[in-house]
Amino acid sequence: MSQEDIYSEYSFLLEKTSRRIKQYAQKKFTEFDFGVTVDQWMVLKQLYPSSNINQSELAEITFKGTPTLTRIVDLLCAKGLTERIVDCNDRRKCQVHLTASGKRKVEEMKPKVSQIRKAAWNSLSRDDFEHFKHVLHTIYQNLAV
Amino acid sequence: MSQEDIYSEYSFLLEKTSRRIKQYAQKKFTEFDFGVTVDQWMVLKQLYPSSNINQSELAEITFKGTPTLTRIVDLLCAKGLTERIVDCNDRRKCQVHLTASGKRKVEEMKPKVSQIRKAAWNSLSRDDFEHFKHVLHTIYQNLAV
DNA sequence: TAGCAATAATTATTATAGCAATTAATTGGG
DNA sequence: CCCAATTAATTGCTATAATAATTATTGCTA
Repeated sequence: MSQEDIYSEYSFLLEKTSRRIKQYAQKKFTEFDFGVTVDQWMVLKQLYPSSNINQSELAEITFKGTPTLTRIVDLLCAKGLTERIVDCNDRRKCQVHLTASGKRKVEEMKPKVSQIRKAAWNSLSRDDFEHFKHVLHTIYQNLAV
Repeated sequence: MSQEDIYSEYSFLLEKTSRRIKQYAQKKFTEFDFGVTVDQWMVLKQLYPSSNINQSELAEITFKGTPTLTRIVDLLCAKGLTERIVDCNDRRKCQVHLTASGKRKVEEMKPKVSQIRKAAWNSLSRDDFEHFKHVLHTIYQNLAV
């Protein structure tokens, strides 16, 4: 393997780890019978306890594209967890709100998700975290648009 | 934000970074007109210069599921870059080989991909890399099946 | 050796990622 | 005020991720 290819290896290891974290979380979500996917949860939790956020802003915050976000909101609405409300001041925009059922869902899931997320980071020190965060932010900046 | 939620934040930052790395690579792949996706490349490069690897093994190495791998190989074969050869000793298995065209494609891409991959890791030190690798491996182990 | 379990690959289905194009609504300049 | 450019959301399309089910083949064992 050429010396240059170590960067391909790092990229691959990073992707594998990220995917494993999501696989683990999704497995637990299924075991707990949450009835939503990890990605749907990422959107759902932004709306709690309430918010006047529209879909473009939601897409930005969750690092998703607007087409993907449209479809996730479709699914969340179909499950009765959210509803779309057209912005009175700009009828192009859709506010997304939690329903009462959606609010209960978030309250039920929140502490459990925190526990699930914790598992990945066992036996890592505060120093590890800081260093890790520094590297990720650096990469993120290096590739900034 | 509860203290527990820092782990959700780390997970999110990791996923965002991983996705940005792939977005950047795919953008460059398109600019260079490679004619394959980043994921197709991940499979293709395993076959160079030659190999007697079957699809299950390829899936394992590339951290993909066998259904995904089947479809990627379908696409690579449709592009004339690979071909399937049934294993004479076990007719359930498919060896995947590079065609002459596939071999040239890998040779053309390899150095350019190395350069592309390098961009993410600018201004990071050897110590950063080692520390980072340690954290990723620890997470990977923590979530081992 | 007949039959059953295990394995490799594929197919089907649902969800997400990303790009391009479309629709509807708004804004700004002449 | 009208039209062109912009913006928000949606739709269509292809590719990847993941699970479940199916098919074909092989291996094991009673």
